[in-house]
Amino acid sequence: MKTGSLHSVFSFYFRSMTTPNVRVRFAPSPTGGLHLGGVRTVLFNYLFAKKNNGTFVLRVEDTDQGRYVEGAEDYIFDCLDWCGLTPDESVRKEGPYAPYRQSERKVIYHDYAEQLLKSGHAYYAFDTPEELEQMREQFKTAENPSPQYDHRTRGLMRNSLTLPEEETKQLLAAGTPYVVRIKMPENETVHFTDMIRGDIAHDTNVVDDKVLIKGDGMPTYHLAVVVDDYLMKITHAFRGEEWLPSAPVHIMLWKNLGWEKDMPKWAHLPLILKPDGNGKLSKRDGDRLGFPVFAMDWTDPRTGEKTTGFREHGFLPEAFVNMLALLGWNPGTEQEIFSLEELGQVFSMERVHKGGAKFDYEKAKWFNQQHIQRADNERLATLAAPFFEKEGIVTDPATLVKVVGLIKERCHLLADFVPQGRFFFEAPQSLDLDSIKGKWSDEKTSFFRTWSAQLDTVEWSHDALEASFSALATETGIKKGELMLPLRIMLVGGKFGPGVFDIIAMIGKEATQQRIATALAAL
RNA sequence: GCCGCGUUGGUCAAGGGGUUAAGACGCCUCCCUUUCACGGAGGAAUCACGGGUUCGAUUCCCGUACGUGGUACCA
Repeated sequence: MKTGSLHSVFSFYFRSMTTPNVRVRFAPSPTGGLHLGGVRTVLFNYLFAKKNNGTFVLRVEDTDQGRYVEGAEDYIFDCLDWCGLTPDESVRKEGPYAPYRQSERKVIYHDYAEQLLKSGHAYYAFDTPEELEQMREQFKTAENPSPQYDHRTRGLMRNSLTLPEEETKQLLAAGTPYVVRIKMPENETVHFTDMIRGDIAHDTNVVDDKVLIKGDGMPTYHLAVVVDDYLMKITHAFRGEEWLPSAPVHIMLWKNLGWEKDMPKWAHLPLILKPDGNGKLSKRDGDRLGFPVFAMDWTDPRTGEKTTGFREHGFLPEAFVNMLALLGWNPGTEQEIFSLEELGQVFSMERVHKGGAKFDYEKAKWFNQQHIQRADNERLATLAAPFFEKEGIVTDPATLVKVVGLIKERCHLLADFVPQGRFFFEAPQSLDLDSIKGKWSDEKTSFFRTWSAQLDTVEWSHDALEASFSALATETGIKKGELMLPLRIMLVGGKFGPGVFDIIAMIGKEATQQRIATALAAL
């Protein structure tokens, strides 16, 4: 009995030491299309969870009612599903920490704001936007172009720190609009360890008293992220590098709320930069340079503006994800092509780069090409079919599977299957006759007439077709090499595509004879 | 301005006191292919700068420059 209880103590200890229940989260705000950088943040969260047998949570950060966009939340879920990065817990699959939408957790935040108010780590501020504006104007100097609401200025503003207690109570009772601000301490250095960057230090004197509860009663990101990460038992918090400057606010909150020992481990991911020049990659850059930035097509319901996505550009989700994984992270080996599953086995936050990475669309297409070569033809045909449809080309599934097999090595995008494969389904609209006109002769014309007629009796297979072609060439004394390019151009229209006899075997006698006749007439 | 974070070929990047400083994309040349592509073989191209420390710095330290992010009742 003694050993039994000892054992259970040990096993509990052991379990909690070696297999902490890893929980990570992605917390997007539903304000529009899902950016490539956002998907990569999801991916790193997801991979870290997979690697550590953890749980991936999706929490909707919809505390800014002014920026809420209809449909954006569904869109985000669709993108994640397409990528195969479906969360374990979310508004669609609730776990033990519901609700997963911050607007529905509003009351929760007030309790904690109250706690901070009571302990003196936060205060009420009644300043109107105009007063804030005025303060910034007043203290603006060449050296300090953007004065903050901080330890230097809070004593000059209308808040519960400067007002008599009675007056604060009266204002509150009268329903005067207010915000709750954190009271940043003076002369302290806030340290934390970032999994990617190591020790990070901030001087509290240069951090402002961030708003915690807004005038409309909603929490800001700063309060909400801390409260929710705590309540949802998040063990590792990964987010973009743009959050680094506000990290000390979050650390202070964890401390002031008395939760420091439960604070997640942080990792601030490097940014994805635009290919030319510098700066964060934006949707605009994609439009300008001709490549997608969002995961999938997105139409802004308010402006009607449509932005195309990687999916609609003809990317395979596994290629998209593979490309993203290698942007800012590498396995330390020479392997570059990974499945999502493989990534989940080898990923580690320590191998994430510190510096931002410029996005290279050419390399992205290479990843896609690599995955197309590895993909199953049936699946490729299914995925490519819509691209043919869009061009008004009628295909049948069985043929398309075969066609896809013949042309896939020429395709970087699913969209490439159309120009590479349309001649299998319809006669070429134009023929590159200029390439053969120069060396054309009546002998060649009669060769093709004869061969076209022979087609009626020849066995319809690649080898038999080629044999009859070669035999007639020998018989007429024309070099086969002189005839191959013309034949190709008659059939496909240009100097590209798989082997000619493969094409003929595929399109059949009627089409072959017809295309030869059409070309002969034009020569 | 201030604060934070960065900086290895054009791009993604490995490496981390002594190396011919990997590999990939792209580019160029050649081979293969009676087309195009795929594939293969080569090639050009890199440690931001200045000081230290050291027998020896691309690597460690300090500066500088440059870039980038933040400096909101946005996330």
